[in-house]
Amino acid sequence: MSAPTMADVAKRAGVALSTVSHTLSGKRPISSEVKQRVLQAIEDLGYQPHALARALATKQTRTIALLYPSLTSEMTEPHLEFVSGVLRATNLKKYGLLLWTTPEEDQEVLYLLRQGLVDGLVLMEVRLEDPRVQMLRQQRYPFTMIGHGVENEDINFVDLDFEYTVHTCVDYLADLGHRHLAFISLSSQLFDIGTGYMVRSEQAFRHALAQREIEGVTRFCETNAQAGYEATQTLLNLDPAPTAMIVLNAWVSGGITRAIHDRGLSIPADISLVGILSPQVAEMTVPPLTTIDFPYKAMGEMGAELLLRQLEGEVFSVQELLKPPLTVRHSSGPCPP
Amino acid sequence: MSAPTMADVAKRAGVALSTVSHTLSGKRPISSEVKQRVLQAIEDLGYQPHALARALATKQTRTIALLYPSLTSEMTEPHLEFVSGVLRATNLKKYGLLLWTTPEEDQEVLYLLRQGLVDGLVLMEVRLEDPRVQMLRQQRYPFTMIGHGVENEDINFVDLDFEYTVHTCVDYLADLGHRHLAFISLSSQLFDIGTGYMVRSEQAFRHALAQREIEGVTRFCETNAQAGYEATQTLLNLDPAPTAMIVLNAWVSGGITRAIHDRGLSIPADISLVGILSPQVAEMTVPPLTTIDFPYKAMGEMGAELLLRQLEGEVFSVQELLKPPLTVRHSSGPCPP
DNA sequence: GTGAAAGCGCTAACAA
DNA sequence: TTGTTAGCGCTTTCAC
Repeated sequence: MSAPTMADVAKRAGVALSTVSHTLSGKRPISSEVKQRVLQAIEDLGYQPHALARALATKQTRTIALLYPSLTSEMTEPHLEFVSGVLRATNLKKYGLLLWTTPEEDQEVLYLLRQGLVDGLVLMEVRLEDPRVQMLRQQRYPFTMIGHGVENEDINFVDLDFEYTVHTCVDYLADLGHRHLAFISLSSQLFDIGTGYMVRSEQAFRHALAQREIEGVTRFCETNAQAGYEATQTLLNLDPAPTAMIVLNAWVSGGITRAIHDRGLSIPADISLVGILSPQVAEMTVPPLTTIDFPYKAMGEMGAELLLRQLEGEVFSVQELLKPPLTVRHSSGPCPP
Repeated sequence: MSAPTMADVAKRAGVALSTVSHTLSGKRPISSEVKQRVLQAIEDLGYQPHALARALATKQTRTIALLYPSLTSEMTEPHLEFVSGVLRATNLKKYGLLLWTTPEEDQEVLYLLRQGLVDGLVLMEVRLEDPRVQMLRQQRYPFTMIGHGVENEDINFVDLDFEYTVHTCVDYLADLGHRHLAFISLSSQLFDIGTGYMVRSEQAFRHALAQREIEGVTRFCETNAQAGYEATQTLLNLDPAPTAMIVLNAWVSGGITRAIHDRGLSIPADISLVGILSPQVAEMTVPPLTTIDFPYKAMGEMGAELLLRQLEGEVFSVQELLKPPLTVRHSSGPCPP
């Protein structure tokens, strides 16, 4: 026997179907006598409203989707902490979270929405010119972004301020006397498709170097320790070799420190390291890394929260660029003579 | 104007609603002439089937839920790999994935199901006597587990064989001459509620020690580097202090190695470390850790795949206890004299 | 305050 | 081979 429906409740309470619906929603006054009977019947039957049917009737699912292309990709390991943050926000407001990975074709985004499964979505890995954004905007579909593109009018988003972040790192190292830097970024694939933060951080690096009139080289790098190890080796072979590295790639920090050690060099005496990554990762290496703390979780939470507020009809504009402070741990120091 | 419905398509193609439905599902023969017209109309209108409505009619959502209690708690990154694996399986079969965190009360599990939002679920952090399992089983609701309880009849699951895993670690270290071991586990809270792998690994540790007639001590530990640092300090203060540690807690490996270094000791000369964690984590520390590779992703994938096969009506029984090999890296060596 | 009935967009008998 | 129609379980207008 299947689960009881509203009709069952109505029959048992001896009232009309609509009365049951209204006692539940409170959208119209119900005499307390009837209300009692209905609630009793609900209790007796162990009735649970069927969210799906409700969604069909109201066109609201109370579920949002997180669009996170690299979540299943082989190439790039995702920053899963984002998901954790998003969940925090959805839980708080009793929303469901549907995880969605990369549409083969960007059109598929639309497809997802049309299905009626979700009320809105949070976009990750936003590209500078993101076709998904075009579609969504054109369809006036509710969405927010973790990240941002070139043109973001009327879109609420949260992102790390990579301009600020990278400049801060470069300035910090330059002030310590370093004149040859390296920037270890993520997979070049992400860069090639124009992912916002990849392009911005690279540009910011070039910019900052020019401003301080120092040298620097960028290395794109797959998200595994081995790749980091190799990248570091080739960097150390350069002449002049960098005396400091800025690393955005959380998965390779182990490979980098290892390559440095294997070379007989030490951190920070010979080489300084500054990360743009989470404190957890920073604390995993020896020595713990000086970083700009990448607030993955907080960003996930904010991105989702913005969406939920939109869905609740609130009208507002938030385009937040976070500027977390530099936390000096033990991987950075003055340039060796 | 809202999205076109099947009725719109039918009208435009000059056929009945059901004809459209059937051309789409292929559940009854359609003359190719009519099929053409229908497909044309669909194309013209840019029609997309409404998954929600379909789900209500068929009682199948093609979505599963992952029940992962601690997903929003502090402990995160390494274990989130499970999610990534689950997604791989669901993507493959074109299922959706709904993420669900801890029900306040275990009854809530049922609530979720009754809503009709998902076809089945994958349970994580299974306790030895798990009330969720009771309910689900009693309701004959489709589910699989990543983990397992005391009694698992007729339930398909995948789990790491902690018995084997811990024994392997202990034997390996004992063979290297170590006589005083430490086992660094996860939060005692998980242990206290009877989470299967927590209890099993602890028991296995005691067991293995007894078998080899050596000493050992267990430390439960929160999932942050600082906690690992402190736990290690107190361990090193013991007399006799352990000469080798087995670590299940992926978040603290950095703290452990740091505490050891700060003490002026070195790995593996003075202290050996063996992890039960993913290669990624193993490669993050200096030196890279000898581990039994915890196949988070593969387990996620298998757990979900089992469920999907069940949902597709396949009848089978799989209760897989994985025994990944020990990978010797550079954190383990003979006991110092 | 309460009830009856018309949808939400689709599937699946049942007819023809 | 195709059309008609009755649901799926709920919300919501409209009448009483």
